[in-house]
Amino acid sequence: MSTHDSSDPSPRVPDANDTRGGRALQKGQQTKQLIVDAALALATQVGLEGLSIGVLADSIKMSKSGVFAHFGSREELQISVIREYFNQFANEVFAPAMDEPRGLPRVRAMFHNWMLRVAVEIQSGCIFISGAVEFDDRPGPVRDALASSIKTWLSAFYRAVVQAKEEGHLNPDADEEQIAFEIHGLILALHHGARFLQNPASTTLAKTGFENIIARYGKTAAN
Amino acid sequence: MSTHDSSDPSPRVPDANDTRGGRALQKGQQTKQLIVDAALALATQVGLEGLSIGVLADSIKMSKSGVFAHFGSREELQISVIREYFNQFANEVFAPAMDEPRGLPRVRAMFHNWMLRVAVEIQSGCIFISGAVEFDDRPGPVRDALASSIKTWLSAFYRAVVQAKEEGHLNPDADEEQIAFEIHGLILALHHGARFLQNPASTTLAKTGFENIIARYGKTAAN
DNA sequence: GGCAAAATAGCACGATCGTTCTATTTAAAG
DNA sequence: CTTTAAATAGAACGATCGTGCTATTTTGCC
Repeated sequence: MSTHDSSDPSPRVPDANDTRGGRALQKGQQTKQLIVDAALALATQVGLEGLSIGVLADSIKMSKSGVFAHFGSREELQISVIREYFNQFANEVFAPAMDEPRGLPRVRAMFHNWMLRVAVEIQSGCIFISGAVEFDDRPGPVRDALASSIKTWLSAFYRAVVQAKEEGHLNPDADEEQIAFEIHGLILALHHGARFLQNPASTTLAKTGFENIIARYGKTAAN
Repeated sequence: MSTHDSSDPSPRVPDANDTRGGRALQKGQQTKQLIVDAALALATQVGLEGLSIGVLADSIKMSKSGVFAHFGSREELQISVIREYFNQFANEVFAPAMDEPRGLPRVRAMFHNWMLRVAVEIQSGCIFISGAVEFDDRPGPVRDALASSIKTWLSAFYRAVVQAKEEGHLNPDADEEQIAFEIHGLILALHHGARFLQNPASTTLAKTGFENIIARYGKTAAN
């Protein structure tokens, strides 16, 4: 009857919070990572909603229940995929940009990496964008995990813009929230244009759009 | 004119091309319209992929097969929903804007109506946006119908921008494709911000973004 | 090598899906 | 009113889904 009440320890599902234990991963953790990787690859194609445990199991030649046991529910699998994507995003988009100096250079790097990630680097889609559409009407833990990840990234980008203004790279009257919003729009338009409309000009359009925004808010033309 | 296999007479499915017959709708056409309306309402909430014939039938207190018989396949139902949304979009976004004079006023009206449609007018989502994400990786007739509808609208908007330049409302060196792309991005960011992030500032941000673009490309500040 | 625990497989369940077939009801035409 | 076709309902199908239960295999430890 009840899917799970609080008295149910559900012993089959290891806590997996000790992934960061430092020592070598046990067998279970290894295959779990393998599953999540495959699940992410699958979800980028069919979406988080389209992610099916059976298909996933086939794709890595495991049994459905073998895969299932690692997560205990489909929602937990979806959340694991979101976390994995978030980590990849942080490593490939955020982290490298932090090597750039504060201010406009860092904003530029973030946008550049973001663009690559969304349209070029992977032929498959962006879970943050597709997931936002899939779950904008569906409350629950999956939506929460997704919103949390996306907001974390958008906040990081917003902070970089704020710093750019602090560094004097942007006009003092520049509205950081407005700038972040407009740039986010460029990314979404790029995703739409490149993936759905299949317009090869999208990348250039997004790039030019970014330069337009910087030029408008930039201190002078000397940027 | 038939979308599917020409060798299949599928006698259960009336051609329905005579909706514009002028004379009063027969019973079947009436209920078909009723079904499509309900299907559109449902699809704006759960997406075109989430649209289920059983749930749809229940929502209008019909039998599953009774609903099904009107379309012959789920894909045909989805396509009907897309066509219906396209018509509503044309009536509520495009048509009223055509009453405005060519050039910037018409572009303004289009953007304004578009914004209302996406974020305010209906609490539910925009099928053009959610559908684009759902079907960006799924070839087939549904995607084709969706892409055709979206491209038709985007082209109409693009033409309005071209006219604005022709009328001298925009700088001669303004890139119309770039402008259309950036404005589209604002709409997508609005949808994302309002629906998923639930940020009430989104509407203002989109509006300001539009004014920024016009100001940048506009003939003078006298617009 | 033996043993406990973890990991995985196999199977079955109830639910839901799109679709088909057949029967029944309703509408339109004479 | 009768007749015929259209419209709708009802039941069933095969497939797929997430999930639970139980058996088997594999792993890590003594």
